[in-house]
Amino acid sequence: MIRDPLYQLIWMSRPLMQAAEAAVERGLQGSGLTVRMRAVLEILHRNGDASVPELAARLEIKRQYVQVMVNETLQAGLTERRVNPRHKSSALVSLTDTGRALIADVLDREAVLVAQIGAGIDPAEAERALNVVQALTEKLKASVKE
Amino acid sequence: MIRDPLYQLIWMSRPLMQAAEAAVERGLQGSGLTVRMRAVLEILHRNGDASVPELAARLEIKRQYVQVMVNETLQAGLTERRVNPRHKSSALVSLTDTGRALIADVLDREAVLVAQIGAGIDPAEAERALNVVQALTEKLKASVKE
DNA sequence: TCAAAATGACATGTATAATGTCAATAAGTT
DNA sequence: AACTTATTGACATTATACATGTCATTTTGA
Repeated sequence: MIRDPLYQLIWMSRPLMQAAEAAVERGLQGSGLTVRMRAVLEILHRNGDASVPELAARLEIKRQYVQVMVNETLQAGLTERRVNPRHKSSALVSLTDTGRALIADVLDREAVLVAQIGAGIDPAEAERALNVVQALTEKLKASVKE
Repeated sequence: MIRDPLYQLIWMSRPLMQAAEAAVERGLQGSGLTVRMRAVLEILHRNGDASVPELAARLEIKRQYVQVMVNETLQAGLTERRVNPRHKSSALVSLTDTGRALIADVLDREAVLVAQIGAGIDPAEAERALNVVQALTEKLKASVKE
């Protein structure tokens, strides 16, 4: 029962997450970024400008907290407000040149780290593991909703 | 880069963990247990009596917080203090009959849930995924320590 | 024997959110 | 155009899950 690989996999998610977050935090050393600022910048970098409620939807956390995160990036000069053609009082948050350069650099260094780590792990195995983990997550979510 | 399965796997750890914790929480409904009390009881159930510092070592969180968790289980009558032959002022925490029955029931129901969820997942695949996740966690930890 | 370590208890601090509320605006509806 | 309803930003409060600091009391081990 305790030997059930699925059970063990479920309980490995916390150590994995903690290790991942520690690694991210370490990669942020000296950048002046916090993990939560990084999260905002990453989404903007990957998906382009977005309003605070849109960011909240992607992050799956409440807009009120995302607002706090975004305000920090605005204050740091890493993002700026732009007119939102879709909603006139809800500005789009957009990376500044500084912000774009910074997040690009952070993500690059993270990619290098992942590549180093991936050296000992077969990409095909990783892909299969990813599929299992995704399926497992879906099923767990579904079990709670029932 | 964003398509790197390893990268995706790393970022799936948070959703997986959240889904898992939501499922655990749901399984605790009506038991009067909190997630943190359950964690204490589970360790005692699997490994037998332990002192607070020993529990803290297993949980990898600070003894001061574990003390709080344990005190809640003591107050709920789910655990009791026993003389510790190894350290005379640090009692062993031990399950009461009530506590033992309760955690056994909770773990049983969790096992049923895992079995249901496992229905759609090949155990061999789960085992391979577990190996990948464990290796990945180790490597991430090592990368932070360097 | 005596210094160093371990323990319980308590107080305070911190990160990551959720929740509640309000006023200003915007959108959709008639 | 008027009116209702929804959205947004801003701010305050609360909650959870820990870490950290400190102290007095044992306990251990040299």
